[in-house]
Amino acid sequence: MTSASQSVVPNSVTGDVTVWVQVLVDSPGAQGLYTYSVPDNCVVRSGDILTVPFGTQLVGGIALQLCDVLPNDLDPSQIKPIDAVMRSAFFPPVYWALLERVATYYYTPLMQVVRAALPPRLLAKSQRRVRLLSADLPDAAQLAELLSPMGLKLLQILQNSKTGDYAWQFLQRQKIKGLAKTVRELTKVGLVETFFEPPQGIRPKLQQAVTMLQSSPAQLTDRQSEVFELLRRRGGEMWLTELLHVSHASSAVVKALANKGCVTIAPQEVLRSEQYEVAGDQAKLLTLDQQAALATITGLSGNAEVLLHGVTGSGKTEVYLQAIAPLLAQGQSALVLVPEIGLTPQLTDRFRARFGDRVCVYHSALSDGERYDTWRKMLMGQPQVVIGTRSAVFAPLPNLGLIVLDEEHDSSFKQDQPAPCYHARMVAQWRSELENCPLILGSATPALESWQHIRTAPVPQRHYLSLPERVGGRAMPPVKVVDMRQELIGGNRSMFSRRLQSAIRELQATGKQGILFIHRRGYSTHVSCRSCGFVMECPHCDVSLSHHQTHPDAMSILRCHYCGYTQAQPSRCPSCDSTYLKHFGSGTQKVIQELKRLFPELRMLRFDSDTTRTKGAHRALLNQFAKGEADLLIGTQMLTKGIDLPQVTLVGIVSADGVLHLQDFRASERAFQTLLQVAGRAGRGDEPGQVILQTYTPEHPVVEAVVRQNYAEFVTAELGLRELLDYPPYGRLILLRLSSPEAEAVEKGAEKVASVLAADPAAQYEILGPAPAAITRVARRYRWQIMLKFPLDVALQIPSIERLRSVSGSLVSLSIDVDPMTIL
DNA sequence: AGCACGCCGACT
DNA sequence: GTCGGCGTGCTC
Repeated sequence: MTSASQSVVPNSVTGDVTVWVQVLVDSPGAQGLYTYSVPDNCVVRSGDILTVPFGTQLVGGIALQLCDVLPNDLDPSQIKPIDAVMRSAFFPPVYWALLERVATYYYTPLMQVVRAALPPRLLAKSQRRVRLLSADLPDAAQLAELLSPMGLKLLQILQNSKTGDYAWQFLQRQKIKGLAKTVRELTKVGLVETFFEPPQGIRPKLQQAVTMLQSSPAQLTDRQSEVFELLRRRGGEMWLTELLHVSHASSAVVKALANKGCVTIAPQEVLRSEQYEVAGDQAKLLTLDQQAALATITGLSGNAEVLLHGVTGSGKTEVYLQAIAPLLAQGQSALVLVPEIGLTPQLTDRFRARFGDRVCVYHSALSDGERYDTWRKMLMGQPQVVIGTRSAVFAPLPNLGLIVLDEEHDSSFKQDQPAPCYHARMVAQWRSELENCPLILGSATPALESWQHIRTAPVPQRHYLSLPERVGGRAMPPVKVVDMRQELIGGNRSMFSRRLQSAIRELQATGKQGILFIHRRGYSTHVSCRSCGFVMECPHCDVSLSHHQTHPDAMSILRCHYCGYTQAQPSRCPSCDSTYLKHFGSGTQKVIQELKRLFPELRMLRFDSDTTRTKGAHRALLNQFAKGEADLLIGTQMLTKGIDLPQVTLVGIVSADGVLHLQDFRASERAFQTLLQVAGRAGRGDEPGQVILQTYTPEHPVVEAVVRQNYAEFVTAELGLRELLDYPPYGRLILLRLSSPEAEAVEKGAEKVASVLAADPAAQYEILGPAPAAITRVARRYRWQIMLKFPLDVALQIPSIERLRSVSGSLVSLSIDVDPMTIL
């Protein structure tokens, strides 16, 4: 790849040198690079975002390479000039190496990786439109003779348009047979023309700014000189709205100043960014462990990888903050990746309190304009800290000095949905190599992969740093297991053990706060008929519907958690017409209803994806709870993600069994991580905490490991099991997912793909399957999968995707997931 | 994505 | 015989 700084002298200057540019074209079927010429009047540099003609349309593209000789298999007459340069230098130089690595490793076309990396809507394509040329047409009889019936119809449609033009796509919907031919016919006789409307992409936001021109103004009125003086004191440049607001002057005064040549009023770009307010903050005193960790981190030079393994409440964030502070002072930037930004308002607040407006957030919940502006701000080159979710791993930070991946074990760093389904940890590792900077992986419960990666290959540039104790000498909360079988024998049929009930009662009495963890959201897991056993199922997926009820007198809703299908709960069983439809399992809503019955005085807040759907809802709920407006916070997995609430003394796990019994080779690891993270929410303040874990299987190894809170012990046992089966981190996996609306088509397609895989002479993998996915049908599509298991020491090489797609059948879609996190 | 080219069924 | 169906392949 050429360097992005390579520039080109316009043709008009050198005369004889024709410049060609190789463009990565954004069109579904585009293969490889396409060569275009650069018109005399424009300058193209590699990294520019362009619009280029491609077939009959204008599409987005990225200038990759410039060359002065044409590739010899191309005839100059085939070459078209580029249409326009949309943005200049949108990619830092090391960037291409990163994107290409992602594309290769995850078997994804480079353009798709570019799309995932860039802020959205930058590569919009131009819309083709047809416009009526002359207002005064020949009379009807003449036209009828001149044109075909279709031509007349098209003409009539265009005459009905207010603007005299229509989008090509609109005309296609008007049932004109052979639209292209008809348009050509009308174009020939000079009645219409086609044109391209430039893409309505993201544009910089402009605002009127007032700039001072001369310091000794001409004759001014009192009001005018007052405003002028204010502007001078404020540095000679202000937003017009701000100036008017501060000076209480009318716009006429400013206009008069402009007329007298004292100031100019002109639109200027404003960078859109989230509004926030936080108090200042200073570095905290570090524990000895923190000091040691910080010393190692600040002593690193060049590429290095650090696993910062700190128990919950051990102060990892403070280490990050103090590691980043000196970098900023030296003019370097830092990138902090977190699982879900909405879930960690506290982390963002702390960074902002420490570093002020040098902190930017970047995640998919920002508006397109905000993302675009944040990106532009990074390209402008000021050292800064970016906090973002997985897509921020591509943020074009200037002079990157450190990458932090917080809660690195979290599964939301990898998604299996749109390609490339990259793992942010993997990309962060590559990026730290390319930028030659350190990477810190932080977690209380590191992923087995990370643990193994750092611990077993003790090369100088990899460090394991441990923070085994909480700050302030606080103890880890004891975990008490309650055997729910014994509760049942003892005559307690409630979902809360006597121990948990008395702990909640005590909370109320002492005015302390607690957290209750429930594995499922909604009201109950499924609804079934007591008399015939019929289970309410989703009509589009092979799953049972969940029962939801927002408040006691609201209507009962059944919802599919896979495709979003909802229906009202029927009053009678659709199968046997009996009225005994019963709810099984307990979600957050049912737990709350039950608690209200047992503790009428208890103040509760629900914290799950139903109550936190709106923007800022996380922060609002957490603030309410922090202010003591509730005794108990009841929620799902969300509670595990970096919430720091010092006043919480009790954590109740209503049932650990829901997380324990998932059939996936990573199930134990995830269950252990989740339970330990939840437990870690207790006792973070001055008051000691306790955890009550309810389960029907207290002898389960994961439960025992959580009780001992011994990560190393759990990991050692778990690694042993993985090694037996060559599962990660002792082997590597590629999962091929196939789906189709036709049940037979997927099965056949999967078998054909598997036979091609088996016949590959270069195969270094073991093939598992094909097998139907655990939930075979989702959103009316049948799903099958094939797993490939590779030994550690070989490259993840498989036959070409095009080949596999071609044998899988036309109705079948095939996607590839390298290093899958979920294989269900 | 669009559009052209190309090879098989129901119509003037 | 042809109009038109949409299967395959290409766009610098």
